[in-house]
Amino acid sequence: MAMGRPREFDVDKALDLALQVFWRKGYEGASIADLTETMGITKPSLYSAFGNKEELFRKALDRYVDGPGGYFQVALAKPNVRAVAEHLLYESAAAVTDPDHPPGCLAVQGALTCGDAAESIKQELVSRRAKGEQDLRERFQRAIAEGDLPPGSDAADLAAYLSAILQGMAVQAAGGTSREQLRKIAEMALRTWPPLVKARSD
Amino acid sequence: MAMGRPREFDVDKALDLALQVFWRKGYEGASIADLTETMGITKPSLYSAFGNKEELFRKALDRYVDGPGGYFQVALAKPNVRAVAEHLLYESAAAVTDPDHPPGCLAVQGALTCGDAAESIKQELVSRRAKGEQDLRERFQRAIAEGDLPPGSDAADLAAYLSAILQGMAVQAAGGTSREQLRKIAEMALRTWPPLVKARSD
DNA sequence: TCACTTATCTAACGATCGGTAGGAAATTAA
DNA sequence: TTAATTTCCTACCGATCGTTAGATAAGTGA
Repeated sequence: MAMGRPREFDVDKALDLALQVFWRKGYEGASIADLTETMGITKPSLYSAFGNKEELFRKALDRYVDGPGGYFQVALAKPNVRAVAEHLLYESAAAVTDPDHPPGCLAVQGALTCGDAAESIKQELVSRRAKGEQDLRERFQRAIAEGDLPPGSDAADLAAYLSAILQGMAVQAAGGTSREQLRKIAEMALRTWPPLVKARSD
Repeated sequence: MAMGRPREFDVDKALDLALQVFWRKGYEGASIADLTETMGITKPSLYSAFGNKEELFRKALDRYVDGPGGYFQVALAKPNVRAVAEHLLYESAAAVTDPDHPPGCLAVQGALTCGDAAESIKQELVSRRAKGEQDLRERFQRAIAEGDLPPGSDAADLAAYLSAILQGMAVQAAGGTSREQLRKIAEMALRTWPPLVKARSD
């Protein structure tokens, strides 16, 4: 059987370049012209290889989660909640200010709000963030079972709290806040981590 | 002198309606057609009364800061840092989930990322957020001078930390997180507020 | 060499983008 | 009534949006 003309560009490299554009400009702010220009391919090549803008974004998002966003899963594998929080906060501070990538977090700034056409992308990102928080919650539940956290701890609240700090750091990074500044926020959060209810003494 | 034909719509009401649209869809996601439809006016009326899309957004942003976002300045006027933080966290949880408005915070989700055309709007929002953090920092500096915070406290770090939590809550709200959930985050942050360095005992 | 398959490109599609010209309508002052 | 002023609406502007048709080029298998 015939194999056809071989592709002249590297799909994964092109996807990485698309990721940079979406990361910097968001889903709506990134035009097809922006993407093709950065990716070094023509529009028909983009559509042939990736489907359409929405599919391209989802593929870039998968690549983001497995690549620059991979520190999240690494953090979950740490042996105790202290190490989980430290890794999450410091690696996040590093990731959202990595000079090799646009500032901020794609899952936060990819489509925090949007027009009607991008609604499903926004929902996808909402789901991804929720999934991250859920993973964190399950990790903390395990820690309670292991005795790493006191029995009365609320894993869900701790996960929501830590997620909020991480997302807040991502917002600040998107606005140009420096890595040093974010590390101070991380350090401050770790001073009182985990923020547990004090045992009542009566 | 002649006064001309009177305007048939209320400029402030139209501005409030425009604010709702920008709040829900962001600067880029809100089209002129979206805006005129919601505002109940035609395009030439919009341009005649508000200049252009960018000016309209800036005016809506001013209205946001003085209206739904007014709790921020109220918080700064509280008599001590405890009250400031409590008001900021709880009122923010309420504001970003107010059923009378779109979820989230306009200053965060109006243009966290964008295409080239909206870059100046993004910068405007970066400046506004930075101004809020600066106000908070100055408030904490005052608290140090007043003895409300220990002499060694870092007002800048405390302001950055609290800002991050507030912005993180705004991100969560934009994704549909409930008011109750956000109140739990606020409560958790307040458990350990302010997160100061422990005095060394050597 | 020839059919087959797939990628390449130029050029265009209809829809929507933000923004405006130009004239009718409504008001006030004379 | 008339002139002056301002808002109103319809219709349109050029540019860009995401997307695709259609022809050509480059490879494989027979």
